[in-house]
Amino acid sequence: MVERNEETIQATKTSFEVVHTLQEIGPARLSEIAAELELAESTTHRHLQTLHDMRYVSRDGERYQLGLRFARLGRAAQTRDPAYEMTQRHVEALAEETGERAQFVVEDHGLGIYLHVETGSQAVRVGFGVGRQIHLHSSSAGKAILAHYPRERVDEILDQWGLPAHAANTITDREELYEELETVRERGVAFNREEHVDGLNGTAVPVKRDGRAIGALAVAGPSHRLTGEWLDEEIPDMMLAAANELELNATYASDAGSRDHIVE
Amino acid sequence: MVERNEETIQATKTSFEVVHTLQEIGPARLSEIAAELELAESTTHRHLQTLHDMRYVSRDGERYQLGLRFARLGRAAQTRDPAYEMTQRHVEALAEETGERAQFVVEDHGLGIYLHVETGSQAVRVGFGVGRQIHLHSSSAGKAILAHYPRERVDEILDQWGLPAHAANTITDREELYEELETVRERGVAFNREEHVDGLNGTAVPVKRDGRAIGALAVAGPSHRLTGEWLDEEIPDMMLAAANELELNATYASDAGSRDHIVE
DNA sequence: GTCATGAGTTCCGCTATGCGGAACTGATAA
DNA sequence: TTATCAGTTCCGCATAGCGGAACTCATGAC
Repeated sequence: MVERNEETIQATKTSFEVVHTLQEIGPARLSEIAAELELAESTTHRHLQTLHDMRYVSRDGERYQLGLRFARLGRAAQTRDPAYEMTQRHVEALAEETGERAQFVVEDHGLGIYLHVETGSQAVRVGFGVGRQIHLHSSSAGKAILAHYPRERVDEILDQWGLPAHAANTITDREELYEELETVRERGVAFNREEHVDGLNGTAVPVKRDGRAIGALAVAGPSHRLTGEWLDEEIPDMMLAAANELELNATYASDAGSRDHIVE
Repeated sequence: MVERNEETIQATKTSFEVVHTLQEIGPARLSEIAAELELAESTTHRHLQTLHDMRYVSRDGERYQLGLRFARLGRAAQTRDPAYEMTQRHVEALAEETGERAQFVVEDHGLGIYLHVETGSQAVRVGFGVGRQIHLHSSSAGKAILAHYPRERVDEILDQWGLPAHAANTITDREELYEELETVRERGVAFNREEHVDGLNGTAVPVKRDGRAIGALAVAGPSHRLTGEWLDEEIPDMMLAAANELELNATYASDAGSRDHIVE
């Protein structure tokens, strides 16, 4: 019984599952993690020890938790494309101008990831929601991105993640989605009318580079407030202006950054 | 030759080294990564494939890069303690009031990690520096933290990382550092006069909880500008006020956060 | 067209490595 | 003292991960 399964490393998977468990349940004891993952305690111990050695996990007496090395790694991922950083000020401006929640969303592995989130008036929870993942078919940003992807890539993504219903108006039919994407492509703007969360509307425009969507700017808010001309025209115009400016700045300058005494 | 070495998992280490390489050199081809780590290409391929399967690595045609899942993980690490989040607005306020760079630094594995960084006037590079690591002995924040750690823990840290010189005034002698920490403890404020980078001064105060330092608020800037009463009295007073307020807010409320349709 | 090059992927045999269970340790409490 | 329980170390076994070689699949030279 040799049966070479897919070429993949079990130990690595397990280690990342340990990390993921810590992300989910926060500081935890070895026994909790072992139970959660249904692993032998000796095995769990070995994984935690390895991760601890590498400073990806810290321990506070009897509890293990995520190491702050991940903060660095997270920033590196978030700035892996210089264009990602340039969107920040536009997101801030949009939040300011609209008073609603403004976002910059990017596609990775077929999901939408919030890279910048800014809430307009109530400036609470700064950075809240960053890194969060959503399905592309049920959000304005996702549709703005998909509309500018080749059909085959769209199919791949839908095959991988399906079209689960999140709210009353979620599009769950492939054909219907194709039509919607066609509309989005023509208009250059995507809308979300309670498709992701009941009571929440949104609108988004793609940010393109070399004709390919690298992400989307979006604004979201309660459906009673985001409606009419405000939703249909005014907010899209602001976003289009921002997207346009971003696209003109094709000078994606990459700077080395000052490196003083960084410890690795 | 059995020789059980330290209980640690090689495959996990290698996988994280691959991740670390991607963090360092950015988008890279398989062959580059294999060369960098002196691994067989087949081995490198297996690691990358595993990481890709788990969405911790993405590939853009012929190049691999960090997956945006790390953005989420990074945020989780950065907010692993509710107190960390509460410092953000104080850092912003300090940057605003002083016009200099304000920071909140935490200790992890014996190093200082910047969790919040805000630059005063020139609001460029938002979030730049977050996650960066520094030695504790040569920064004001580090000294503020060490001053409130038990002696044995300080020794552990110094054993682990030593006291490397970074600038002309870096304290490289243990005894001298102990004395300095004593002074810091008495005064409640730490200073850095070109000990970390030539031409750069700084000052910091600890943020304590249950008598233990959980981090430090710091302000840094060019030594010609950060000097005299401004450095010695005025900035420390602002920071002490902020730290005091933080410590009074012992109501470290933990909220569950709204969880809508999060994809894992 | 052939041949060459080179990056990436798959195959394959070997054994080092990661696995779980059991034994051990050390702290806390009855 | 014994009991309990979390965490750590030990240990033998088989499997899972390793590197080298073979194979693909582009791309390009001639």
